[in-house]
Amino acid sequence: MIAETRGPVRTRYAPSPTGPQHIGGIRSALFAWFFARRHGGQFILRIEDTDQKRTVPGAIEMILESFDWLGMDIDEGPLQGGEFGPYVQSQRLELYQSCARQLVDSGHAYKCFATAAELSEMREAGGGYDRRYRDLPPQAAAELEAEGRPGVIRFKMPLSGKTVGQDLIRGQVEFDNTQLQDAVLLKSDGFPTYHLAHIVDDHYMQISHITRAVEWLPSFPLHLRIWDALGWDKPLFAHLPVLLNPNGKGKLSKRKARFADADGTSVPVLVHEFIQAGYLPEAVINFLANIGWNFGDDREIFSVAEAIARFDLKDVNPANSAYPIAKLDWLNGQYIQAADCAYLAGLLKPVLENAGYQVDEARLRKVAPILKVRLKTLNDVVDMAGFFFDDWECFAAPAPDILMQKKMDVEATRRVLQAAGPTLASMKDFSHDQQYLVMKALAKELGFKNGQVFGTLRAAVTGQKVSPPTFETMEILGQAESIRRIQLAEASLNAET
RNA sequence: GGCCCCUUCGUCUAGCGGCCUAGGAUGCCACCCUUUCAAGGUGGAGACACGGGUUCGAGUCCCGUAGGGGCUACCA
Repeated sequence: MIAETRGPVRTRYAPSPTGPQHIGGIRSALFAWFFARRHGGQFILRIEDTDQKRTVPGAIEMILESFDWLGMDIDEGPLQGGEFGPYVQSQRLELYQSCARQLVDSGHAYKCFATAAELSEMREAGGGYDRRYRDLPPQAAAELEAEGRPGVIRFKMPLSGKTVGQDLIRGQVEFDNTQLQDAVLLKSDGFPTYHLAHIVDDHYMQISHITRAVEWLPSFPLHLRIWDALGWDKPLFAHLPVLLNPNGKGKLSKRKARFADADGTSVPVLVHEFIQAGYLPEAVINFLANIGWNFGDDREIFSVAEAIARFDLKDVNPANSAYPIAKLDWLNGQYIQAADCAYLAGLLKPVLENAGYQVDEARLRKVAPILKVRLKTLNDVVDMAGFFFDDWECFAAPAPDILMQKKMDVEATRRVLQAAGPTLASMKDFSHDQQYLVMKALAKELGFKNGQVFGTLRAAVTGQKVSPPTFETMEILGQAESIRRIQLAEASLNAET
């Protein structure tokens, strides 16, 4: 049984500012965020930029944008401030340095002067760093120091025994201390390593639950020892499962923005790729929440508020998961279907504009409802309904092969178009259901199947084989324009033959 | 290699010793509906990695094997 912590729940997401946000990291952050919100606690963003070489400018902005888009609000962080700041590690150097000194003074850590050459030699010999500076006599250390020999501070890992830790998701985990090396705490450039920095920060920022990916599990015992050496109360830990590539092979790539799955198609991995691909943030959150955790009640679709009300770190599945990206299309489609039309129209507008269309908002509001059930992503609107926003004057009739329906030849197609034009023109009420009735009667009269007539009209009026429903489309285009297009189709058919 | 973690349909998952002839979702297939495409409806194929224990009883507990993932940096 794991003891509950007292005090407020405070969780954090602590990315390195190395570039665009990876969906795997976001999922970890989501769980931390759910947990904090569930308990009325705080969610903190901390930037871990202790590796100067990997830090890229603008990355913090990208991180913030990602959270903003997803609707994951941050209580404390570099932008929002907070009483435990600064929230960027490079601005907290003295703190880490003094903690490192404290550890040296208390005999828990030591100065190590191993050179890069020595280190690589040891590595080649196998076994890694051999602790050769661990028990250096004080004078010898002082001499090297005086020589100006650069060095690092390493932690003195116990040479024997075990370290046991409690993980919220996996229960008790045991490690043999002899397996651990004397990890570097403070680098020769004065920057701390992750091992030191995160502990110092999690302590001073009063983090109650450390959530992080499983790849940190092997260094868990080291961290536990450091917490103890510093004499601090430990938070609770949860090592989260990670996302694997869709084929189950290897961790979902962080380096490559995209990669090919089994079918050779590339899948979105970075947050901005989800935006570009036309996914809704609500759908992405829902999608991520369903990996490694589940709502219960066999429900796949749920709101953020509902998830928060139920979420618990204890319920997270310890196993890694293949990235089930195919499910996102379905989920996104469900969200689009359920979306409010005005909201959807607002999302569709920029997509169409980016594709080069001039968007009339009133028209878009009419189009959105008939699109809902057939869009998987926002981007689908371009192919499906872009024609609504083309310059109508410039509409050109489609080629005969688009016009001609199943089991119809040119002559049959011409007959349909010729008959439909005047019939539609004679209508007083041009609503789609009225059109349906009239065209159904026409099909019967001409001896064609409904689909043949309707399909011909669809092609004539949209220029496409696949489109929103024909009569709804004609209703939006208007009677005059619809008839004009049908005549255009007829003319082009005559010209072609 | 050493150490650690993980293992239920193709995939995401439910299952916390008897409710399991293993449930849901997605994907796939079929049929229905139908105004193309979708959506929707109905149905279908599809899993407890393997071997030992423990137990009256194991998908559920233990051990081993196999497989997968991770760590093994002055990166996080």
